[in-house]
Amino acid sequence: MGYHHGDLRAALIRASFELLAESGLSRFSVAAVARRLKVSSAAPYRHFPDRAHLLSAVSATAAHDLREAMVAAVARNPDDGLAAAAGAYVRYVVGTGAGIHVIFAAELYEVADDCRREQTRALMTTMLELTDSDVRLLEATLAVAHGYSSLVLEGFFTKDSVDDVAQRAADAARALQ
Amino acid sequence: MGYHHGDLRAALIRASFELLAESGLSRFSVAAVARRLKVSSAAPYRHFPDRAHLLSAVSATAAHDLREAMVAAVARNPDDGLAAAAGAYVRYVVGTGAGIHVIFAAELYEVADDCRREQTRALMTTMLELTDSDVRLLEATLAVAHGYSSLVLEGFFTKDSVDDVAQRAADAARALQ
DNA sequence: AGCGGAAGTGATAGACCTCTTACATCGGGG
DNA sequence: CCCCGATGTAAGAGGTCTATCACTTCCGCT
Repeated sequence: MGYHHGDLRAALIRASFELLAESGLSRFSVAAVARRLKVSSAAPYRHFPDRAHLLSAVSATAAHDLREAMVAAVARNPDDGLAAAAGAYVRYVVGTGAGIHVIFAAELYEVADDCRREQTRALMTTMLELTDSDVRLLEATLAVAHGYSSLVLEGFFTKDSVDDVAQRAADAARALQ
Repeated sequence: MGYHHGDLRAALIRASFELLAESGLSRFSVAAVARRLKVSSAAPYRHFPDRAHLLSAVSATAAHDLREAMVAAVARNPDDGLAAAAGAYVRYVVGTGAGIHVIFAAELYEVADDCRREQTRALMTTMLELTDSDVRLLEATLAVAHGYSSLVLEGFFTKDSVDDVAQRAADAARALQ
């Protein structure tokens, strides 16, 4: 653990997730991520040209992991896939702080990042398959899942466990079909 | 329009809404609001002790106006009240940028502001009445309405009009009952 | 008329952020 | 074995933000 870190790039993405989970997108800063990793505030710029590209990499990772979480949830519950996916969304977003507001953040639209584009496209494709390409149903399910996640993140459900809320989100998603 | 503004306090709240609608909570700043009104950056502090209290006043106004918009929507559509209220939520939030993430923002929890407390309580009471005190149904409806609003604000529905999205949110809310 | 307080102003301290630049360190290939 | 490029650092320019302070302006009241 000397002068060189080993894999600072990956560590930056991981630490960014921690920061997002703790403080949300509004408090996110490159400097804070660097502090958390005990590297200088210039170090991140060796790996990402600017803040937006770091966030873009976070977005790509989140899109990838969220997709995996949804696919796994569907596999565990094949006859109730969409609801299971909604529940997985809530668990992922509440755990990481990275939902569609990070993955599809408007401030990232101008960032050229093929990796991110590919991951978000794969996520969309998977979600479309889950809804049999019914865009309206996809929207509604996303709205439910993201709405519940937001309520948790804003402190509405301090008494409820994440799993309880995820279950209720899944129930709501089922009701929409 | 001389040295004194007339009613800077109200103007600050109004300008804060404009800023929220344009740039969201993360870009909100007291200085930016002052710039927009062409007053010095110290002027807002004559009317609010700090940034949190200005946001708290915005929250109170938003809670009040959102409640009015919901009540009016219910009155126009008495036999489908909850869905109408969900549609009104989407229209209000997309128009003003001030939804539950502003009204119930976690960063305001420690601000002592009786006016805000009263308005948010009245809003909650109204929403509880709409759902016959079914807290689960209230949560689900809020999640749908806020989820659709978030999707709009993140740029998902650039091709759709707000009214269209509000209609779909109302449909989804109806499906939950 | 003129005075007192409410509501502006400019200047500024102090914190933090983004991103750059010049320099230091280290590990791996020739 | 040594050098070079990748990856780190310290320092700082330039920006924004919050909040304060002393000062000014103007309105309303006596």
